[in-house]
Amino acid sequence: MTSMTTGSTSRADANRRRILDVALAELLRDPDASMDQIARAAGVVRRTVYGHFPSREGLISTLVDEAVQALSAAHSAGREGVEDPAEAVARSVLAVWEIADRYRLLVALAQRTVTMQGIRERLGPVREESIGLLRRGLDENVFSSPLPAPALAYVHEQTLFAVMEAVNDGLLTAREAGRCAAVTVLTAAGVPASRATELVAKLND
Amino acid sequence: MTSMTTGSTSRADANRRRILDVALAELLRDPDASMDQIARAAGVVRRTVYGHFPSREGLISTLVDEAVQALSAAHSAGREGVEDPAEAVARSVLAVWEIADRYRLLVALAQRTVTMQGIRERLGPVREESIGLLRRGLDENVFSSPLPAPALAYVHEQTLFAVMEAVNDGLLTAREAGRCAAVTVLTAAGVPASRATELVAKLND
DNA sequence: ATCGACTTGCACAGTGCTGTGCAACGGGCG
DNA sequence: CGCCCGTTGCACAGCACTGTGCAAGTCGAT
Repeated sequence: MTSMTTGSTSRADANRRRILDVALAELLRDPDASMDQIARAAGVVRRTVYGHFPSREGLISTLVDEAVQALSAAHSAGREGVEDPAEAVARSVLAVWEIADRYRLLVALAQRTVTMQGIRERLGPVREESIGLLRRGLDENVFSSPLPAPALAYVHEQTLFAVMEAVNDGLLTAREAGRCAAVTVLTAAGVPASRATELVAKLND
Repeated sequence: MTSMTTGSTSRADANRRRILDVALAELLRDPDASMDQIARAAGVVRRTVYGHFPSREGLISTLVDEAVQALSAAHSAGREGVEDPAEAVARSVLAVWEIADRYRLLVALAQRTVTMQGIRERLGPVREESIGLLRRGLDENVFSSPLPAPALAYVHEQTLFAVMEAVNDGLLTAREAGRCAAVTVLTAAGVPASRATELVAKLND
């Protein structure tokens, strides 16, 4: 064991990685993409994919796990000990945006009724955090909405999806999209537009 | 031709109608529902469905056409000659809500990448109206958002979806959801929460 | 060079769905 | 009654995809 990676192993790992990446993109385009489509897109034969993942579901599961993990990390990052709910939300949105762009797969898959349950479950903790944050903001009258916190969390999520879609369609550059998403989420929560803009600008300096 | 509907014909029509209704519900639960699932749920044999619709795609197409038509009608209803963009948006949301609840299928199907294209196309005119309305509001400074009008239209749509989901999950009653949706859409567009609440309340008297 | 791993190409069984054909059945309507 | 239309049940071909088995190939590492 001279080195921890033999040549062929590292090559195999690279393949595995590429399969995952390409599967992400391919499933984003078509949630029903077959193993063959994915394999070919990854420049590999179908059989090889089965060499790395036991089944289609196993592949997707790995994908979702990675995405949820990254999302979860980003979501709680950078808003430790922030007392203002509005600022916390803004920071969270900006942090999530960084990686959400890559993991837009969640957007596509989350909508698929069947798979949705699984994602919902795993995403539960993140959502709970969001709800708590939103509830605090509503209690402190920083936010203002006729919706209860959990419903507002849905709006929060869907707003992010909407902005992502806008980016996909070229209506926005990915660069400015993060700030826009943050501002929009805040205003949807009832924060005055001027204050939201100001706050996000300050965070983004 | 004593009457315009012979007995068997009216029976057939009723079947056709029921198949459509049940297909709506079934596809809502599972966008991949097979013809057999749909037929059985409608208390009919698969073969019978093919007697009414040429193919699965034909069935869905009919469904989408109906939904889009109803949606389109509701969208433009009741906001003729309304000068205030905010009020027009509020009226539109309230009107759409009435039927959108029934046609939640669009929500499920609209997310399916393959079918989405078709829906997007047919929904184009409606979306264009929305965009025009939003743009006017932005120009007149009634609305305030960092997003261009088309992107704001996405947010508009997704917000409706989010509120529908909240209703599905029992977080909101369908009764109050309409008003909540309207208020949330307006605040997301940058209308001050107080003014949005007030405006919607006035419309809903 | 030779070993070991990853990969390839092919073949195969199994499954589930679609769309169609056809004979039989049933119930209103003339 | 007997006609017609819709409905039923069954059977069938076709297709696309999944997951597996196996022999042969490839390429880096030892």
